[in-house]
Amino acid sequence: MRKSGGPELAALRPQSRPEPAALLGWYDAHRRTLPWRAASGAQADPYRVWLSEIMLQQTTVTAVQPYYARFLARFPDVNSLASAPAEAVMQAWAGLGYYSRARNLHACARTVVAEHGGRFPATLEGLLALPGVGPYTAAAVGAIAFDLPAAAVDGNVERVISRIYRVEEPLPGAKPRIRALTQALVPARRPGDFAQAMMDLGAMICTPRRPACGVCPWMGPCAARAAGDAESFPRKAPKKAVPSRFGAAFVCVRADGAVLLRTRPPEGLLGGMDEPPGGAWRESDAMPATVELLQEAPFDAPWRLAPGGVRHVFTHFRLELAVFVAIVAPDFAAPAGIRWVRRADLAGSALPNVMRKAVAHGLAFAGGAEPGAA
DNA sequence: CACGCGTGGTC
DNA sequence: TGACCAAGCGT
Repeated sequence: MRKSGGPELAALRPQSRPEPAALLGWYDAHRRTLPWRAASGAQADPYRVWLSEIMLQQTTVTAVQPYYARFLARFPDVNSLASAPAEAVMQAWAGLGYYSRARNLHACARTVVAEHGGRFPATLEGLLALPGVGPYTAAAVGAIAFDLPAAAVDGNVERVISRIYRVEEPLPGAKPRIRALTQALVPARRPGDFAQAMMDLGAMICTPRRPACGVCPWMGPCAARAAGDAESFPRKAPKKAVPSRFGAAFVCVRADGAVLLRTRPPEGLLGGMDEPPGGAWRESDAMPATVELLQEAPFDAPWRLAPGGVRHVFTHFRLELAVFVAIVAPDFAAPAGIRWVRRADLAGSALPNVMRKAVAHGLAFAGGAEPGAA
């Protein structure tokens, strides 16, 4: 150890300059092999880089992998994505979450085709102007696909940099400072590898808990490592408690197994995604009485409460859904704005996971309760 | 600029 | 099991 961790160890004062070469050397030896990454030294495809970066926003590599493979097989280039119907894009995204990303992805592909001749702009300003592309994604695509010396600052980089410099200011206020500190490290050569190396370092070594400082290529310059408090960075503003909301889902099943679904409005929570009809969600401490929930039924049918219900956690609230089931005759007409979806077509619908759970819960009850009833 | 916006894994 | 986390963006 070279220094004590006393208060004289000020923030923004690393042990020494973190050398990009040391990080790149580590990256060449230990980089992860990921399906959207070009082989070492090979040129990356902007479409694939962009697609992966959008999918990876606030989403783990593990969750993205199968979606990326399916999505790329179905939409192999920006032209095929741009010409696809919105429903096909939403269906391919269903289950991945943050559905505005899918809407913006589609809009972005159409913009690239309509306004840029099918090629992604090769400047930060051009990229930043695209729907769904913010400062991070513009820098990542710019650096990885176009060799621009841009600082791609994501959660990994915020963690790495805040530890090296022991940035005391909590996020998100510290973002501008961290961005500047990162930009000062971006090398003129291999800026794309530098961006990916920073992310690999954050994912493999400089992890949120129990960072592997002993094998870190930047352990020398890291001020938090010297102070022994790396795990306490980055500082973060306290979060608000998440409230609970309660509501009802109405799963109407036809004798042949078809289910009534509707599509949510394009904006807002689960925008543009499918769902069984449901009532308003109320913020409360407990589930409202059954008779009260039943008043929100979208149409008249022999509704029965399926025991158990569905729990789901969103970013900013917890949801508990009571599930009502009705089994109706083969000639039951779909009300306006609602459509019959055959059982075999459910998998191909744009049901977000919470609604997939609600439908499954209702079908399980219907199947066990009154098979074939009309 | 604070908030809205999904989901699954981890401890 | 609740709290936190994971390659942010739009408003």
